[in-house]
Amino acid sequence: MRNSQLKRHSSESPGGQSGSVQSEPRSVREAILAAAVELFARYGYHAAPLRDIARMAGIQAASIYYHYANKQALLVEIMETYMRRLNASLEQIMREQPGPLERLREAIANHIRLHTSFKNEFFIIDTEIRALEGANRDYIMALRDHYEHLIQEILRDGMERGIFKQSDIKVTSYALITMCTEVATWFRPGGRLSVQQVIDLYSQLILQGLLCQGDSGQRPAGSEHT
Amino acid sequence: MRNSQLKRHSSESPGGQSGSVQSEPRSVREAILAAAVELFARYGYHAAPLRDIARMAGIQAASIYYHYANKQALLVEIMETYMRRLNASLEQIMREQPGPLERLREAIANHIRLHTSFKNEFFIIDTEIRALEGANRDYIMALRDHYEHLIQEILRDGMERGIFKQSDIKVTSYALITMCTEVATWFRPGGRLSVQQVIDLYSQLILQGLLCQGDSGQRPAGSEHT
DNA sequence: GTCTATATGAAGATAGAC
DNA sequence: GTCTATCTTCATATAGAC
Repeated sequence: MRNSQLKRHSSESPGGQSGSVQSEPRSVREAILAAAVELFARYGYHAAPLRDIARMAGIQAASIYYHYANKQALLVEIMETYMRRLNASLEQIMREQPGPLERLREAIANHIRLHTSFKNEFFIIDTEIRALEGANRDYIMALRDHYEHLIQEILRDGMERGIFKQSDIKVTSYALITMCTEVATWFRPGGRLSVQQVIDLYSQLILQGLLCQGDSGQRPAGSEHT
Repeated sequence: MRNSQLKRHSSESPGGQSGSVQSEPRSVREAILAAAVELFARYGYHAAPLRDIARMAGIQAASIYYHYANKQALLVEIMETYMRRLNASLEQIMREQPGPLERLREAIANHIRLHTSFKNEFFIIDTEIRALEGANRDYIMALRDHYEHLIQEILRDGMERGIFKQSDIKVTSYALITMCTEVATWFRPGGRLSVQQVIDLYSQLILQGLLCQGDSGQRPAGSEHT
């Protein structure tokens, strides 16, 4: 029902088996996709020429068409693969965690972990939805909607049980997803902060907010973490 | 020192005088810019042909070059105009409000107000930085950095005075700016929520967080605002 | 499977008449 | 100021040899 633009190899597990972590691409097909990820993220879909993708993969532009039907198919495969992965991981959290608070904590951590591990891929998902043509767009947006609905389910559940403050569920989910997604824009692996530190900072901000309320037990100076 | 790509009319106030609010564009120059805003936002900079911008403005493509040096100049003018407006409004808040809490409240409200009033313009600023060439990019990013620094100044001040929780200032500013910026992506004027409702929801989320802590004075059901 | 060669179209931009 | 006509470049994509 899907993958109408895939030509061959529909069972070759594009980055799926996950035996290795970040090593060299094995097949030419994977090399093409890796190059596409790199250049779509750097210049944008429309500004990234197929010739450059081919050169980066070590082949001629025409050879890409043996592996993929067209340029659009590259974009769709990138988005599909990683949106599915994101959804699958959240579904697992929903299965394993019963309580809204644990679910939300895990969801935030999971979201940030994936968006930092696959920075470029999720950056593309975040910025190139407009570049999808026709049914591709509907399909990817349905995957995104599914993710949003799961997050909204967590929020609704938490509000009904009195664990989260009453708020607008849709708007809260947008705010939350957005701020966690944009980590893919500014995060630099090996930079000042570790992934876990970012997760902790975001969890704190989302759950407890910025305001020192009542307790005032917050030493005002000298305890910054660097 | 700037506007090297503007051809003529450097004093014609591109949407600046603000006598009218959202009326018909007066000059051809403004009609071109309005069309560019529309199409850059809808299809992206690279995917929006100059010919279509011209048609929407009621002229031929070649005529654009009488008013603007090239396509890139359209993008730069859009981004420059509205980033300056955003910065100016925040600077005014800094001048008028002394306390960090009032400043942050006003900053959030101001950010959301501008990002909903000029949805397309700020959506372009948010998504087309990559399309800027050479020095244009440095220039616009400097404007954006200035805005971030002002927000960070508010946060630092508030943390030092014990009004805000201790947290990482940069990360907090990114999270905060990002979530407010993305309102431009999903907000629909005349939709379910008013601008003011969105401002209230975001302020609450940012300042107080999602968690019902201690007090538990939050009736769990039947009090949703629609 | 990958190549060279090329078809085909569309883009941004310019020239020069009016 | 705006037009028509056109230049030039570069894109995606295809054909067919190896």
